[in-house]
Formats: sequence, C-alpha cells, structure tokens
Amino acid sequence: MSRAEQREQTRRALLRESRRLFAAEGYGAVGLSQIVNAVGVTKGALYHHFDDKMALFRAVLAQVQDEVGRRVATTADAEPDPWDQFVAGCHAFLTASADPDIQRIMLIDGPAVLGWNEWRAFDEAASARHLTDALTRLIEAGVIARQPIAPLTHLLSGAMNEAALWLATSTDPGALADTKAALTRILESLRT
Amino acid sequence: MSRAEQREQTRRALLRESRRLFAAEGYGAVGLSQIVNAVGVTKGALYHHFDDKMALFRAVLAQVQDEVGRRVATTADAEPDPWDQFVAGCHAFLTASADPDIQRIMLIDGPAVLGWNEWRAFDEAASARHLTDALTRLIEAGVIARQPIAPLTHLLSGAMNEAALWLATSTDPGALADTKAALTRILESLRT
DNA sequence: GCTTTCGCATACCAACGGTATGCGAAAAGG
DNA sequence: CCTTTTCGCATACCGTTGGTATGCGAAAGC
Repeated sequence: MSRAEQREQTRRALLRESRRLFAAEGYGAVGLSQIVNAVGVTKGALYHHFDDKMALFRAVLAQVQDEVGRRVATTADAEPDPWDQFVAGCHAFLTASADPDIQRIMLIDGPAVLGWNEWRAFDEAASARHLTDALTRLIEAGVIARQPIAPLTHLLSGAMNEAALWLATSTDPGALADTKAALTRILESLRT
Repeated sequence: MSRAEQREQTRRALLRESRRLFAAEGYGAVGLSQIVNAVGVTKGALYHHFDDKMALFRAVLAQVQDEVGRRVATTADAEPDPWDQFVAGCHAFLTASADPDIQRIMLIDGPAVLGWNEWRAFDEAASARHLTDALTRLIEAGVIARQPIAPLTHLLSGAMNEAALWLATSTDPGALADTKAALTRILESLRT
C-alpha cells in the first residue's frame, strides 16, 4: 500500500471511530485512548492527523452536517415548486435529524464544544443556508410576505432542531406526523 | 456565626462563583480549582456540599432556570387575557434569555452536560411548563385550534431558544424587534 | 466539661489531553 | 541499485484535572 493510501485509511478510520464514540457517549465522556484503541493505532497517529481533540470533533461535525445538508438539498430539489421545495426541505431536515447519533453530535455537543458562534457557522454552511435561500426566493416571488429573513431563519431552524430532539425521545408513534403537521401549519401562516 | 449559617454562606458562595465562571468560560473550561480559589475555600468544601462537578452545575442550572421561569410567569400573569398572557410570556422569555450568561448555562452547556433528557426535565419544570399550560388553556378556551400540544410546545420552545441565542450575537439593533414581530406572526397563525 | 458532630483542609491518586522524540519503511535523487 | 530524505506513526513522558481518603478543630448536644 502506498503511503498516501495508508495515510488516508488511518484518517478515515479515526474519523469513523470518533464519530461512533462521540455519538454513543458524548464528546466529554470519550477519551482519546478509547478512540485510538478502537482504531488500533496510538495517540501519535491521532495527533499526526489532527491538532487536538477539538479539531477531531470539528472534522466529525463537518461530516455529519454535510450529510444532513445533502439530504435536505436533494429532497428539496426534487420538488419543482418553490413552496413545495421549502416545505419538503423542512420535513427532510426533521427526518434526517431523527437519528440520535446525528443529534448528539450536531445539536447537543456541537454548540457546547465549539461555542455557539462557530457552531452556527457550520450549521449555516450546511443546512441553514438552504433555509435562508428558500425564504429569500419565496419572498422575491411574493409567496410569503416581505420581512427580515434572518430572524425567521433562526426561529424556524430552532423550532426544527428542538422538535427533532424531542422526537428522538418520544414514544408516541404519531409524534412525527403531529410535529410535521404543526410545522406545516406554522409554515403555511407565512404565506401571503 | 452559627454552624448552619456558615454552611449556608459557603454553599451560596460556591454557587455564586460557579455560576459566574460557568457563564463566562463554559462548563468544560472551568476547573474546580478556579472555583474554590475564587471562593477562598478548598476542594474539600466543594465536595462536602456537592457530589461532583455535574451536581454543582445542576444546582447552578436550577437556579438560572428558576429565575427565567419566574420572570416569564410574572410577566404573563400581569396580563388579564389568556391570549395576551401567552404572547407576553413568549416575549418575556426572549427578553430574559437575551443575557449571554444565562444562555451559556441554560441553552448551550445544559443539554451537553446533563444530556438532553435531564435538561428537558429542568426546562419543563421551569419555563416550558408555562408554555404547555398556556397552550392548553387557549385550546380549552377555543382561542387556538385543538391539536396535539407537545409538538407545538417543542417547536415554539426551540424557536425561542435559538432566536435568543442568535439575538445575543446579532449586531443589528432592530433584531430583537424584528424577531418579536416574526414570532408574533407565527403565534397569531395559531388562532382559529 | 466531656463527647459527638460536622464543616472543611490536607494530601494524595488515576486518568486525561497534550508534547517531544525516536524509528522504520516508503519515496526521492543520483 | 544505493543513498538520502521524507513522513506516518509509535513510545515515553508531563502537567492538570476531577475525584477520594483522611485528619483536624470548632460548634453543638448531653
């Protein structure tokens, strides 16, 4: 195996196991020794690839955010109508964020480890950007009333984040449908 | 000074300094030595009053949540009309959560340190309970459409939490007013 | 006034994140 | 080919942290 291949493989393995452990036990509860043991390397390898534990988490978070962003974007893009794109994207986000592993990394530990500012930058780059874009288009098209976009983006983003967290712990089988219905009612209220 | 008084005084001082430091630097970045140095005691005193670092954070969080809950409740109770109570309570929550210190403890570190489940229990006991109560009354009174309350509670709670976090970093002086306006529009949409 | 209680200090430990250095194989150069 | 350099990673080590076990001295009970 070439040196570049070996390097890439080790890096991937570190990211894979870190993600698994961070999701299962949380950032604070996972030691670096746990990670390197699971991968079968030593801390030397870890610090050769990442500056510190926070950088490792950053890489894992970027990966998770990217996945969620992709799912939201592809689902939304499948709809021809801008309004349907918007609603479909919101629903796709709820569905994608249903995974407890994704939640722990993206919604729980993310803000605490990186601080809210940096976490926001990640979220903006991955999924909230689509929300802003959609709202902008809908306002330009006159589908919803002209109004400041940023407050609305954060209200909706927060609503969906918290709803996703709640859904993960809810035992009610109809909870997802009820939440989507309530969210849809709120979204509908934005239409002119 | 009696022994009970001394005990109480030490405990209060520990809570006060912990809250200050947790708010300023975050749970993870604050060491127990920092806290006991700031108070002028030793770790022996700290561990005499609290089981561990997490229990100390729990006590601080309970205090913060209680304060916010009180502010929301008193503001809401000042309004005679149930609908006005509801809107006033939501606005009061936004205002109370504007403090970055409260945010760091209540919204950022809270879920990460305690896990979402335990954090939710705290939030439920302090402020989200008022939201649930208000929504229940409004539905019973026929002011808003009959619908499942839990999903709506979490959507609104999450919207306000995230909006509060955003407001703290926003430089736009009109951001608070814009957010309250957008929130009010969403709330209005719930009316029958 | 004698004993008990208890609030807190002292001294210590294991584990953790992080660093400095060494090694051996793959790549580069001639 | 053989030499030299590169570099991916291992080894060994350090300071700090959360947490514990024990000791002490003053207040509280009898």
